[in-house]
Amino acid sequence: MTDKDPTTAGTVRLAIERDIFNGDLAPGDALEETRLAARFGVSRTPVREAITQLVQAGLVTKHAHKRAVVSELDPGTLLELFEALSELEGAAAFLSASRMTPREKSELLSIHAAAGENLQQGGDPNAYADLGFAFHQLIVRGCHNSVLIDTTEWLALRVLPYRRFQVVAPGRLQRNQADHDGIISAIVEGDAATARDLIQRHTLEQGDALMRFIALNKTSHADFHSTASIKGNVL
Amino acid sequence: MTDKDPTTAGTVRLAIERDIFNGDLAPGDALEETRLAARFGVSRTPVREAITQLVQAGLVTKHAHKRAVVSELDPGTLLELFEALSELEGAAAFLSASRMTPREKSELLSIHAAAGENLQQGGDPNAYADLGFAFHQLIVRGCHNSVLIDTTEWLALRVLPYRRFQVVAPGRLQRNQADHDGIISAIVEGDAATARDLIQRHTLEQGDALMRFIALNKTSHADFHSTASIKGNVL
DNA sequence: TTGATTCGAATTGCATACACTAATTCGTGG
DNA sequence: CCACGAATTAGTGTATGCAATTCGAATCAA
Repeated sequence: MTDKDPTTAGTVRLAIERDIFNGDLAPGDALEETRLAARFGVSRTPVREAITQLVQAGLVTKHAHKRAVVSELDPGTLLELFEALSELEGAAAFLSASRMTPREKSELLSIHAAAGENLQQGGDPNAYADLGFAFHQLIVRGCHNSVLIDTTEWLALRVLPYRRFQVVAPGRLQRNQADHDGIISAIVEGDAATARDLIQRHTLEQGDALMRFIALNKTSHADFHSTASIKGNVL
Repeated sequence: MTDKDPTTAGTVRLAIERDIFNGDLAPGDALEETRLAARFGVSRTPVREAITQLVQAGLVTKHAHKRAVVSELDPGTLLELFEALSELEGAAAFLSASRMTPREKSELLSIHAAAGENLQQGGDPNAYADLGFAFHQLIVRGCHNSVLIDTTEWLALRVLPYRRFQVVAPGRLQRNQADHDGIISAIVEGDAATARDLIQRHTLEQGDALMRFIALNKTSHADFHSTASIKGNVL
């Protein structure tokens, strides 16, 4: 059910998810069942189901008899989220160091190389961010434990709406690439303990940076929205 | 919404959860919306919402246009689940070693002592199991990271329907208690690395034992159900 | 007996209608 | 002018009805 669903509720769910990730629905925005139903040309029933799914996915929050809103993460929760995520990614990297197939390792290397080229030639920061995202995802999936993979990606999903708020600090991309460099070496060499340690630190740092940025730019809700135009981001 | 809900759907959800944990609904059993609606004296709508929530919680599996069934975990998935759970509990224990308050530590000690007494006096195995469950839960919650806590308990929830299938192998309880002994020492002394290592190993062993037991007793669906009378369990 | 097939009944998915709750507005009195 | 409260209005929660799909039993063929 969480997968592809030719059912209306599943389609609506994906559409709302898209809106959230695109920024059409920012954290804090309300989800009115009637409006969404009208917008998608369906009844309220599938919309309600979609919302229920999104609530369990952690992307939206809802209290009884009150309308659902896109989950808003305060800096504290965001920090907790990254702390947990760093542990999970660390665990995955630890396992991946010994479980990734040669094919998976080479794929990882090629993505990392592409990211390095993009960086050196001053390419599109968004493209670099996507490559970074793929990098993390490949490492996680390399552990070959679907429960661990699902759990990790489930947490990663919750930070996704905030990627658009990440700012490109000077030298940040270079440091990011250097981190990835160390991580990939450890994995390829099969040094599980080092891989865990490096990626854990790396993810924690990302969280720290994002948290600090959000905390600074969240004086008011209006300001929060206005920063939505900042598209540079790092992963 | 995941919390207390005076809404009908929330009540139904809790009722179904209870049935699953009690064993009235065994893994593989189907959840018919009409029957459940009649049983609880409500319409199908809140039942459907409750099922959707349970699906996202991982306790129930559902495909489009097919009826929902209580999630059935094959040995492979069960192993993956425990592998992931061991990492999460390990991470929590690592943090708890430095974050638990004196009050929390003393509570942990008293529960462990009660379990030891129960064991020495040959008390109720179910009571011992409950104490063991509380032991793990206290350690997890001691990390003071609600995201990590929720994620860990979310995974632990999925194994709960299988607790009733655990068998009391000779000396198993004693070994369990000894494990807990080492874990609690490490935490109280603030030795985070040891705490992580011990609880991780401990949880992995539990998973191994349970997996092996289930794999053995799952020749047919009928056999699977017949073992439901075995109530002795260990946590 | 075993296997595939077809047709009917049972069940799910969605739409609509109603009930109930919570917020907003407007009026009234201080 | 402000505080307070009742009525109106939106919006969620639940029930019911209908269409589409699946499941199972009976049938037939090998």
